[in-house]
Amino acid sequence: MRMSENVEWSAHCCVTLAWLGDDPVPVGVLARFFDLPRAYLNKSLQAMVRHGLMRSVSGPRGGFRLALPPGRITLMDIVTAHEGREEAFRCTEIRQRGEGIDPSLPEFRTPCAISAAMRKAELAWRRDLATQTVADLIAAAPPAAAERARERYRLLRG
Amino acid sequence: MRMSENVEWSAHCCVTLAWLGDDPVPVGVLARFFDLPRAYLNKSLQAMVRHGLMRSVSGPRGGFRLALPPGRITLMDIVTAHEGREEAFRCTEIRQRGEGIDPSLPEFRTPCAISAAMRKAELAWRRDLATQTVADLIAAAPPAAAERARERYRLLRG
DNA sequence: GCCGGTATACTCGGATATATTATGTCCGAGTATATGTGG
DNA sequence: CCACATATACTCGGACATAATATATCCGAGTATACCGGC
Repeated sequence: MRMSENVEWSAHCCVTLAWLGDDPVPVGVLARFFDLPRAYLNKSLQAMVRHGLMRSVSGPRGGFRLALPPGRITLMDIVTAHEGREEAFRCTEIRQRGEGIDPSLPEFRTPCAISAAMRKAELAWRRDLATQTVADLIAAAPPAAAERARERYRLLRG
Repeated sequence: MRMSENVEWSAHCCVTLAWLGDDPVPVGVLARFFDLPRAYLNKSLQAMVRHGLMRSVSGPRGGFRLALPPGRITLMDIVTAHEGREEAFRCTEIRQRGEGIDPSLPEFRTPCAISAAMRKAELAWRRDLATQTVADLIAAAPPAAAERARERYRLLRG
């Protein structure tokens, strides 16, 4: 069970975009910021656009920018954008698929205890993710980081 | 991010083994219990043996049985047996891998805020999983389920 | 000098390959039972 | 009748295929800018 590294990339890009202001930032710059494959990062950020977390602008002076203020983008949003809404654990109801079992038994109307337990744990995870926003990540970063990001941006953009 | 279905299989097998008693149960019976591919389920349960959650016995009258009382096997144990100890989110420290950055900056001694936030959420998930045991799953099942399992066992074993 | 049209360079977007992982299959090693044989 | 050796059938265990997914790449569609010619 491994989360796509696109989540890590997108989270860092969100923080960086917040630091750099509202102007669109090309994906090439972000890729050099973190030494990532440019085309794949582009594709990765498309998922963020599709889920309404970023806005993209084509053409010269184009790029990506945040679609919402940092305080309104949660880690849950970023994870969902890449991993989808489905849970990691997926109950396939094998309990009623075996040999010599009757799937119409009334007890199978209520959800499987294993599924419920897994769901409960995963809900705890999701709830925690939903409490953390990009603004919190910015607040946790060193104070000089924002200015350094803008400095690097000027250098990379040229 | 998708959990291996082996986790679901193993969890159901744990409950069933607890219901059937201490005698080893062949994997062929468990496979027919849930209509699963026998050889693959066998391989799956090997991971449970390696992690000390089940014991296996070779030869006639052999099979799998629980290595611990149901109250001492948690869902966390089962998940870890199949998914390993590593976290789903893995920080690759891209923050210090970019162009024009100095990896020896003192701020990079402290962990990445994104990594910390993800770890915190995942810890909530793990803590919740660790509180749920196989005994709890048994308690949540319908009272008649245990007897029905034994009945099916007699039929399948022949 | 000013305006409009055109070419251009730069961006994102999605269709297309490759690598990695999860899923599924197969056959061999080992062991308890059953069987047959000799005492 | 009993003990022992042997054959047998059944189990797990890990090496070997296949399918699904994540990662990576490539080229086309679209747009703001710069340039150039005409007014």
